[in-house]
Amino acid sequence: MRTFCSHITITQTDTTVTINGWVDRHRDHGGILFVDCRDHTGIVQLVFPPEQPDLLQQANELRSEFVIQASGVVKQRSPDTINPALQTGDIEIQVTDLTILNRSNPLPFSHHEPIREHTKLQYRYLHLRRSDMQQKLRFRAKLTSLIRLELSNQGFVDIETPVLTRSTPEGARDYLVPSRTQPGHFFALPQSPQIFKQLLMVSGFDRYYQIVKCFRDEDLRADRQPEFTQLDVEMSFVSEADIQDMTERLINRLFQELLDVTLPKQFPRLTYAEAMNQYGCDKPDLRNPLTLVDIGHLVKDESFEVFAKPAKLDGHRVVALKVPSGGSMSRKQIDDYTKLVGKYGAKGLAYIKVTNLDMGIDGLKSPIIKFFNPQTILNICQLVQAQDHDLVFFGAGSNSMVNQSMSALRDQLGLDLSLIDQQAWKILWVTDFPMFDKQTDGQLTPMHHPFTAPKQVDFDQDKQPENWLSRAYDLVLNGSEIAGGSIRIHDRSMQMNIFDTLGFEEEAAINEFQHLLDALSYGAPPHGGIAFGIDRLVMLMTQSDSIRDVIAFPKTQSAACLLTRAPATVPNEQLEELAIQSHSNTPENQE
RNA sequence: GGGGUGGUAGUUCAGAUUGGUUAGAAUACCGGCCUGUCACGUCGGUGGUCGCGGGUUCGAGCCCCGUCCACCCCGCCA
Repeated sequence: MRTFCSHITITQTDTTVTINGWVDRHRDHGGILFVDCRDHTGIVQLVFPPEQPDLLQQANELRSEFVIQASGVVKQRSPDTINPALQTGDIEIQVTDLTILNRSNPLPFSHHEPIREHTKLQYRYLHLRRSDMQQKLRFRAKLTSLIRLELSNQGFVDIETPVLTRSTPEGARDYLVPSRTQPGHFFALPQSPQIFKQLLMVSGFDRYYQIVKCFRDEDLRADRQPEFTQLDVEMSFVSEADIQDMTERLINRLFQELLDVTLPKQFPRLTYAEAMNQYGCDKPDLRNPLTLVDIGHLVKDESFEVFAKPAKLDGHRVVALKVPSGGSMSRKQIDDYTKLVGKYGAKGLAYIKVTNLDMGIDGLKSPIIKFFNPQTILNICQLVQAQDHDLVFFGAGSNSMVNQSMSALRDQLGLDLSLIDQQAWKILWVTDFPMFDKQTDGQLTPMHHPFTAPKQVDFDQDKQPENWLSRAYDLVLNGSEIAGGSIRIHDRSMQMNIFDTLGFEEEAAINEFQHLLDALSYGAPPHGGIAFGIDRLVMLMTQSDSIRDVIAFPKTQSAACLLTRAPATVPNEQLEELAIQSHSNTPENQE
């Protein structure tokens, strides 16, 4: 009967146990030999005493990562040899039988040292042997089990949707799969099962869920992989509140049972407009106390055009960002922050250092004060409630530039000044997103996706679709978007109307989305849903720095797998069978 | 497509400010010694295409150009 290493306790003293595992470390004292045996539960110390020379000689062959089975008697350790750092530190196993199940070459890296990312990924199966990686993937499994338990208890039906499906024109770049049976035709891997789950609502599966891989061929980030896992949920006969309710119950249970963390029963809500106004960002990290404060109304009549001009222009804003105790910031630090906002197009970074408010304008230091009426500066200080030794940064320009640069600045300040409580969990809903984004060429694109229902729009009256709001909502945890969804359009003519607003030709829209449009005309119920980024959620819950750490076999930033060396070239016959010709003339392709 | 950081022993790193003898450390590995360690100790040893290619120079790990890989970011990601 197998026992797990760290499950052996002092109550088993003098009983015989058998363990399987890997040699973690071995300590050879000549006459006596200690071996730390490791399995996924932990470590237990094996002792090979000098009284059994044959066994000792056999044990002398043991090296790190050899796979062994050992039987022996559990012994209580004498008080002076107890190791309090080890869960099993009060006992050890006096070995009577040892089997070397497999030998191991020395590992390319030690389990007890940091490893470069490249090496980790190349020998991923060895890296996953580490206890921190074991814990993360086991945590992930617990999380998905709990999700299935909770959702099936709530009457949700788990339904699989196709992986080989149709490419749609909107959204991210598709991964394509050539069809052999229909040369020149291609499947796409799903960016999400969006349309399928809506079709399932039409079918009458009024509560659907699926834990499903999604694929997007876009550039990677620390929190973005080309294939990632969503918890996809859709419900019929619901409004926003029902989806949010279900989400709050689920997330609360996950945090309570997996982390023993109690989140608010209802999550705070911010509208998109409020979030952008206060944080410059639609996924603010609320652990960071800094906020943006509009000061346009105070500076619009000043002669300082850098502020006055955007203060008067539509689509522009002027904001202040107060940094408590920031007055001690060095010239170099401020230069670095200026570079940071420069990445987003800011021409500079104006600031005021507050040294002594009692002295009025003379108690302030700033390169820009001289351009202002002194009372305006004092009004700004009052508005942001600046105190002695504070620093106030300013951003002025187009909404998008100010929001992007100042929210990046806010994040960086949060890190640099340790304003963020790393133990805290701050979750919120962001609601009332605009329906559309207006691109530089004036073209509208859906902010969420083109099936999102608008919020109370009178199509005949309101001819400014860029101002329309949608029934979309995002769930934001510690500054990361961990879920997003919407109430969908269930009316065919409304859907056609939105396609039209997006500039789709009627014929093209009918062609691309025929299956959805048809379905909407056969008694589609009102419905809506949400999709959770499982990788991101697990990343946050396990305090990991990268999504790669919670994915067993992740890709590199250039979307390659260092373990399998995918993607790779294929023989020409394989291409011919698929009616594919490669334009790439790299030497590897010639082989 | 763009900006940044890194690549030196199996591994993790130093050496790069000032170009100069045989490129170091720790750890791992191999061998010896050691009966209570738990990052065991100790003595000795093996181990290098300094990512790759080119250039400057009497001489390049170090300077210059190009390139590849990994990571972080911008663009991109409905």
